[in-house]
This record gives sequence, structure tokens and C-alpha cells, in this order.
Amino acid sequence: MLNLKQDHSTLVVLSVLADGPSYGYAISKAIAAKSDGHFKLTASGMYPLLTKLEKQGLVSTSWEEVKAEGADPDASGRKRKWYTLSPKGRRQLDKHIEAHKQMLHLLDNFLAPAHTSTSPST
Amino acid sequence: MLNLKQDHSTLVVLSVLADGPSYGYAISKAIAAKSDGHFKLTASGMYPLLTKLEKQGLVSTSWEEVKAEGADPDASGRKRKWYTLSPKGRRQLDKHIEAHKQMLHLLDNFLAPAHTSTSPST
DNA sequence: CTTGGATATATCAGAACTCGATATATACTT
DNA sequence: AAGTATATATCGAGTTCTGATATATCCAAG
Repeated sequence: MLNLKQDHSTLVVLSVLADGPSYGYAISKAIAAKSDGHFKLTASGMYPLLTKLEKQGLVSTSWEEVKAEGADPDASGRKRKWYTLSPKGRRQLDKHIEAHKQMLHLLDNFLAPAHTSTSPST
Repeated sequence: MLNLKQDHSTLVVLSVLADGPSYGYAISKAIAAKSDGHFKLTASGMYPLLTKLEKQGLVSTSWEEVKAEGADPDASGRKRKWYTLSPKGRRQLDKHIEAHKQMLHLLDNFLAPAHTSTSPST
């Protein structure tokens, strides 16, 4: 169970939101589920990150009341803060994925034995 | 020019030391060269990291005087602190590489379209 | 011989980040 | 009534990041 750091958290959260709007608690569960239990992003990592993404304009937000089944229509129930990926967030996700891929590529090259082979494959 | 964070720094520094003993300044230059100028690990990141690796027993150290060409044999010249990868450091490097590869694999799966295909490959 | 750039190690300090613990409140189940 | 799940959020001690600073030697150009 890997606790995600900011860079990976951002990538993963934006990726979840690319599938459609969601909210903190659900995103956290989605990350655990989608990663088959390997990734973990807890509340203390999630909410500051979401606030940051909001400030950066990568997501837009709205509050919505959670209606209970047989609830009194006048009762004020639990609230959810929904996050929606903005066009800017969309572009940022693409950038993050690209940056991630480049990092992989550079690290692979770095770690590869110093063959200097410049193999014609790829 | 990417400034390396601790995880990647550790991986990259141990990797450089796997090619043979070296010292801070040279490691920094080697990282820039070996990454074709893409990775940067500056003094303020390098020395605390090397100290940490030493404390963890991943590297062993020794001081050596840099002899100048026509220098007075009695003159005390510049000093270098050499770092040598320990057997434990060797094993740790392998672990880091494995962890890195697993992270790639997990992130790729996460970012892949939600096909739910459960393809029999791999 | 003096100025500056390269070599070489190292710390400082403000900022940012990490992460378990805590706080608050509603909803559902037993 | 108690316990678990849902839901958002902050606190704070510890760690990490990074440009700036400090110190000192070596070498080449002016």
C-alpha cells in the first residue's frame, strides 16, 4: 500500500476526475479501487491537494446536499463538495502524463547499462 | 532540466556509484552528463543525501587529498570525500529499481482506459 | 599578481510537503 | 446506544526542498 506523494497524487486525482465529477471521499475510494488497493491517498493528503487544484483553476467546485432515502425534505443533511475537471485541468493532466512518461524514459536511459549501443530499435 | 526529488536522487546516486566510487562534485556532474543535461542534483541536495546514505550504511566513505601537479608534497591541498557503494547499498539499489518499475506498472494500469478487459496477457 | 571561473564540501533558512491524529457532523446498522 | 461508514477539514511535529551563503584550493587569463 503506497502512500502517494504530491506529484503522483495530482496525476491520479486529475485522472479520476477525467472520468467525471466526483468528491473527496469518493475520489479516495476510487483511487484505492482503481489501483487494486495499491495506492492510498488519505484525507490529510486529499483535501489540501484539492484546495490547491481549485486555486490553480484546474478544477471547479460546487456544494451539494446528500438526500437521505426517507428524509424530511426540510432537513439539512450531509454535504458534498463536488470537483469537476476544468479545460485547464484537462490540459494539465495531459502535461502531467507526458512529463511522467518522459521521466520514465530518462530514468530508463539513465539506469540502462552504459552500452552506448544506440540500438536502431524503438 | 528536472530537479530530482529524494526518491529519484537516491536511485540515481546509487546508480552512479554502482559504476565505481566517486565524490559529491563528480556525482553531480555525472548525473548531468549521463542524463544528457536533463537531471540536476545540486550541492544543497547532494550533500545531505550522501550523509543520509552514509548513516544508512548504503555507502562507505573516505577522505583523500587531491594532489596538485607540481605541488609541494608537504602542502595540504584540496580534499575529496569518496563514496563507495556497500553491499547493502547494492541491494538497496536493486530494491529501488524494482520499486520504481512497480510504480510505473501500477501507474500505467491506473491511467489506462477503464476497459475492464482483464486481458489474459501479462 | 590579481581577478575570475572551476573545483570541492557543507550549512542555513524560509517555504513546501508529509501524515497520523484530531475535530465535527450526519447516516446506517445492530 | 454503540459502532461503523460517510464526508470534509485542520493541526502540528517532522521531513524535504532549494536558492543563497560560507569556506577554501586550483588554474588560467589579463
